[in-house]
Amino acid sequence: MKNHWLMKSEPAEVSVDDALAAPDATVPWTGVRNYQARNFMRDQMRVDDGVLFYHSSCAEPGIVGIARVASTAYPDPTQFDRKSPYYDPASQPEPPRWLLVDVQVLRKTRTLGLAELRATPGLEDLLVLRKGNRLSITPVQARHWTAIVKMLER
DNA sequence: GCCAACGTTGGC
DNA sequence: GCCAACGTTGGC
Repeated sequence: MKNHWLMKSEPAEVSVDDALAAPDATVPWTGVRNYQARNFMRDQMRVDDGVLFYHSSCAEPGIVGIARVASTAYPDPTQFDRKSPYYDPASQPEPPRWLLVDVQVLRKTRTLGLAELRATPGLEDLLVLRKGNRLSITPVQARHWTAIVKMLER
C-alpha cells in the first residue's frame, strides 16, 4: 500500500522545472530541518510513494507536479557543508541528524493554487490547507490524492 | 513588509 | 518541566 505526500519547495531554490531538468528528473530533497518532516521521511516513506510537488513562498503557491519517492532516507550532506545555508554545526556524522530522500518528478502539471484547493469540496482537511501549517512535508490521504490527481488531469 | 502560527532555545 | 524570547515559515 503506497503512501502519499505533499512536499513543499521554494521555486527560487528548486522549482519543478529545475527538478525536471535534473538527471532522471530526480533531485535530493535537501534542507529539511524539522524533526516531524524528517521522521516522515525516515519512518514512513517508501520508494514509489506518491508526491505532490508544491511551490511555496512564491507568487503562485500551489501544486505544480506529480512525483514519486525515489529512494529511502539517507543523510543530507548539506548539514555537514560549512558553506551551505543548511549547515548544522550541531549535527554529528554519527548519527546524522538530518535525512533526505530522492524525489523524481513524473510530470509537471498546471498550477493548482491554494484558492482552488480551498474551494474544492472534500479537501477541507488537507493538511496543507490548515491554518498555520508550516510543515514542509505532510501526508496526503488516499482520497485526497485521488481527487487532486483527477483535478490535475484536466 | 506584515503578521499569525508554530518550533526551538535556554534560563530558572 | 515551565515558559518567555526568539527565529522561521509562508500566505497575503
